[in-house]
Amino acid sequence: MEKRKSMEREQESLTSELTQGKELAEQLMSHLHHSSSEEKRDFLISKILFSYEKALSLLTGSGDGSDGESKHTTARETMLESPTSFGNSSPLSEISDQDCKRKNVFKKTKTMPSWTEEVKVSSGTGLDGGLDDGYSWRKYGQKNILGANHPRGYYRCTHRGTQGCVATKQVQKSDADPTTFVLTYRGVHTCNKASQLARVKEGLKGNQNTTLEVKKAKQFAPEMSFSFGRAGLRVKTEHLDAREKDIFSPFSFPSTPIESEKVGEHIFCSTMMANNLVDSYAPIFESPPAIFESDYLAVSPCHMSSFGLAHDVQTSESDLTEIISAPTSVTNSPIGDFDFSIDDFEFPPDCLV
DNA sequence: AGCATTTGACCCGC
DNA sequence: GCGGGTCAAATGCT
Repeated sequence: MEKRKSMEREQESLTSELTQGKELAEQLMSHLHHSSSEEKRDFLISKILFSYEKALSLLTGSGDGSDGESKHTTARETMLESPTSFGNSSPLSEISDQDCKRKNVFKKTKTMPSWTEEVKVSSGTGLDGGLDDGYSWRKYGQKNILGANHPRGYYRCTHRGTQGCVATKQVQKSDADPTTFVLTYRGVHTCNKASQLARVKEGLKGNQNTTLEVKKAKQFAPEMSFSFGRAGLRVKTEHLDAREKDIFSPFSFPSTPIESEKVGEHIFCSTMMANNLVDSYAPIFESPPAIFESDYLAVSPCHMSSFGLAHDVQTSESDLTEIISAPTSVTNSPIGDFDFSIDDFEFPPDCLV
């Protein structure tokens, strides 16, 4: 029974990987026709290879991709680990369910890609515990960390049980600055939410002027308000190749309640960042307000002023640090018609980034 | 009732 | 042995 389920999951995963590979190949084809940058094409090729590698690893029964973990395993390679193969898909796993689970967990956390964000929020934003990044997290633990004044919270994706999403994050208040939260992300979302976000990105790319409806606004708590200053949006990506930028992008759409008229902008910002980080930093908006470069992405402050999001992403080989500053002034934005609701979209579950 | 959070215990790597 | 990360029972919330 269990075995059958696990086989079905593997098959699903395999199908998903192959489908993804096909879609990527199609994307590549279209990029060839549109004379896109070499980097972009190279990136797509990598992604395709990656998909097939993953599919092969599922087929060959190696199952847990973390098994052949060599000393040279790169962060990207650890992505091979499939959530569906995580667990008892192997016939050898009869010994002790609990033991295996635990061992896998630790092996997993060690090899999973991770990146860190520093999120600065002004008091009263109701964002304690970390800026909502669009995914639904479930807290599963909290620990006092040696030398740290504040405990560290451990969160995992809500869809871990249902969809085997292995993404986790840690949230810790900074000692130096209590208004700053350090978020450490581990693993990559493989849940539907991730694909939804990906599809939203695609949709936005296809129709930049799309006007959507805000539904999230109803979630606002009265005392909640994002207080962003005048700083522009900045995304800096260094020491990281396109693939890693893609993989480690922590951005997605906010489900966090924020002021209704700001939702569109928030998503707008997040979308641009997600698009550029996840989609190999190719310009989505070909004209201002967004100006993108391959290694330094910036958005004109005048267009972002109301949002006032200063965003820095600094990356190293396997870490990605990002700082979101949220000062206290709020001004109105010219980008008012970018209304939007994720709820309005319906996406197939097999459409992952 | 179902889901989320809390918290002490447990396990693993160093 | 210690510290970090996770589990799972108890508890709280909607």
